[in-house]
Amino acid sequence: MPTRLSSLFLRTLREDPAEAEVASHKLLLRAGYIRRAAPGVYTWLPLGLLVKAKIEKVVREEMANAGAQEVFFPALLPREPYEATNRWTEYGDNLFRLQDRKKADYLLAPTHEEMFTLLVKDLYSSYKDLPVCLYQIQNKYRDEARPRAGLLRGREFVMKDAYSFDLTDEGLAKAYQAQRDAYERIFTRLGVDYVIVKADAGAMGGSASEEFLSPSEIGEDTFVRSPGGYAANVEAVKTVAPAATSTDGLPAAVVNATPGTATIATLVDHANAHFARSDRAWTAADTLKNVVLALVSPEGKRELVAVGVPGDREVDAKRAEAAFGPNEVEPATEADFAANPGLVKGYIGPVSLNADGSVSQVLGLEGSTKIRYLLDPRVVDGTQWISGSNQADKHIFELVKGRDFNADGIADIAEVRAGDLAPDGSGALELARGIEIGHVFQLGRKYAEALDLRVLDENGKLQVVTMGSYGIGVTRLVAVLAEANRDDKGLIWPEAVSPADVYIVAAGKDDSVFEAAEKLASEFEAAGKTVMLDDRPKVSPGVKFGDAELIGVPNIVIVGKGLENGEVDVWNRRTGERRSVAVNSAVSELK
RNA sequence: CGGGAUGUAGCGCAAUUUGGUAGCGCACCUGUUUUGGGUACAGGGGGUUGCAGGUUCAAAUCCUGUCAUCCCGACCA
Repeated sequence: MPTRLSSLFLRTLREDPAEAEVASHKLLLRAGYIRRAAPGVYTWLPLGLLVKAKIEKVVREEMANAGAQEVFFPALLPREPYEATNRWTEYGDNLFRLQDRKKADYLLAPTHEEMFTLLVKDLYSSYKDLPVCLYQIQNKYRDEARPRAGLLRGREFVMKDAYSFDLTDEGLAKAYQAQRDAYERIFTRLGVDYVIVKADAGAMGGSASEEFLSPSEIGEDTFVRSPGGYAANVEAVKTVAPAATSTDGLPAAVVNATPGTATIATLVDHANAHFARSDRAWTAADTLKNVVLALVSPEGKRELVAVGVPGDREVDAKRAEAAFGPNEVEPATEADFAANPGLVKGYIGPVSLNADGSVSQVLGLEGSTKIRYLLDPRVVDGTQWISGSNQADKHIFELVKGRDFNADGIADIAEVRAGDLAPDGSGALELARGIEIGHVFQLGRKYAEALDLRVLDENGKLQVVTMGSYGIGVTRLVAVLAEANRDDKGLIWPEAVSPADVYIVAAGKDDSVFEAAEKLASEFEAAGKTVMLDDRPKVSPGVKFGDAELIGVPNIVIVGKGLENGEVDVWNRRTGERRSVAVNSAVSELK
């Protein structure tokens, strides 16, 4: 049976809803695919459900191809498993928590690593049972601080999450590759543009991790790519360090008066005005900016750390979070400075210079402040810097790394800029925005260890299982597809996800038009096509055409005026091309 | 959590400045009309103006508080 517009639960809107900002969100609301139920929580209307089901179908087929088996967990889960992995705490405010009548704690699952791990532990206990890969397509709940753009970032959303279980690292690598391949097939079949980027494993722990990003202006993730094919999330970009050079023969460090230069900009201006170089002007890149950060552990422990970066770069908050995870990173507060009188705001440096030319370590575990000191990878031995002197209104010039100062380690947290070189030598990076539509990573043994998932190997010894986890944002894909496939008139779905294969418009008032449209619908269905039929009586053609364009089925057939010549119009929504064909050849035209 | 904006009919908005019967368009219902690009006309239903206090003869409008939503940022497997 065709989906009849005359009875379909649908009301299209002529005006943009005020609540929507981005194009895909507006169109999904206007065309009657979804309705907002609460911030970041959406009701699926018949049309939306059809599109979602199409995506799920492709996902299921490719999961089966990859050897994964479908299961289904509750979204409502008890606290205990999440306590075992410490995520009851680590997830913080993003976790939806609730209590039952006995005051026992429950949560709405934000992701299901624990449950999958426990399920395998529950049923399997031998290496002979492995490998196994399980998945589900299920609602997830995250109390996002700020849901965005309709389905793009919701608090309830549908995710396909798969988990692989292997005895060996090689097995994990294979399972990972199988899922990764499946993802490529899924996104290709769905007609989604994507790039695979190296990602930071983040709070999930584990090692190898890649994200599938769909390039988009409205994306929330920034990634980089090079002409030579390197692509990575900004959090994961490794800075290319220059080669260290000899410190021999470099001029000695000297303290210069630099009053009122607490910012890099004022410092550079002052240096050029009073300590001009003969060869070129000083730039911000000649300065070493020392930023004090506070790391707050999940348990609430606070540690100060100083990071030295070239003065022309800011510390990138996301890169810092990634580098220092699971700690939270925040700027040092006035209270932190008050507690460390050795730190002179605006004039912080790794060392202070004594009258006899010797240096005293200030930053660093060995320094007077005992504050851990880390350096940007670009600050290699032999590089010269203008740095704070730890005295107000004075900076040290010609301070040489490896001769005058050192650090406790490296912190690769400075911002990544367009033009920076790719770590694999594949050229200069460009920055782009993307929407995360999939994420694969090798979790390793973290969850298996925490939940004691072990199996007997062939020697009768217990071995901890190693895991991978693989997610696809199903409902987010609806938004991504809508965003990428539209024009000023409405949506234009790729055939693989369109709510129907063919959309027939009965444009006319004669019964003959409706009868012919009905007949054509049956013929299309007999040929295996799904059909939407606009059979609304007393609705003008203009309205029907407008709704057809808004709803976005790519293939439209208009039954109307041409009927007296035995013709209907076949209308390609994407190209706009419209041509008349004989009624009885319409079905073969759209094969 | 910080910044900004907004809450009036199902949706989009006006009326708030200067207190005085809450209005327009879309959608919806009835009738006539029109039928290849959102037809035209006539009639109609639908509102305790986010909520709670206060001022006043009188509050959508002024005052206080509160809640909610959206946008930017922070955050975000």
